Amino acid sequence: MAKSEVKNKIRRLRFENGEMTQQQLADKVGVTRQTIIAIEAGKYSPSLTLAFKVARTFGVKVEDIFQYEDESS
Amino acid sequence: MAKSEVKNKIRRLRFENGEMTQQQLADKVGVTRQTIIAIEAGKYSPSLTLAFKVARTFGVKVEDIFQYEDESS
DNA sequence: ACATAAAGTAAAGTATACTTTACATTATGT
DNA sequence: ACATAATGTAAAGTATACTTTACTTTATGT
Repeated sequence: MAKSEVKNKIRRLRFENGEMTQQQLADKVGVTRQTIIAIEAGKYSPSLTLAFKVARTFGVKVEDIFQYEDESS
Repeated sequence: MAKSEVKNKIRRLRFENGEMTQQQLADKVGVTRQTIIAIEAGKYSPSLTLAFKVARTFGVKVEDIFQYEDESS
């Protein structure tokens, strides 16, 4: 299980969906603001559960937010 | 971040895709057999990275394998 | 019945996601 | 210029995903 190979569009979606703030998104998905910051910045990739919650919040599919970037193969 | 709210269809897909064994799947996605067993059994949900790798292996989308079951809302 | 492959259980250790606290920087409005 | 909201950084702690090892049980074939 290698490092963070997952990119995301959270920042973009936050603004396309009514100027949602990091804190508001954090509250909606049940994590802290720090977690949102870290994931937005790509410091680590979220758990699948959190990925689902974020996707649901924006009304899109997981693949529409998170892109898996292959490095090995 | 609550307990495991994510169900999966790995077992079914393993057999629909040429009788793949747990060990073979583990090798393909780069984890141990124990991890496959635990996830198949729903003991915990995978990381997003692993979810992507499993989906890619079976040629389907993340949502086709893993279903998020809401409990709170 | 026997051998072997596949699947399961368990427990201790490591890696990483996530929290908590605290402070610094960058916007935005008046 | 000032106040305040929003974002960022950092570091130590907790929770959970994942590994490693070892042993047990269930399937499959001959």
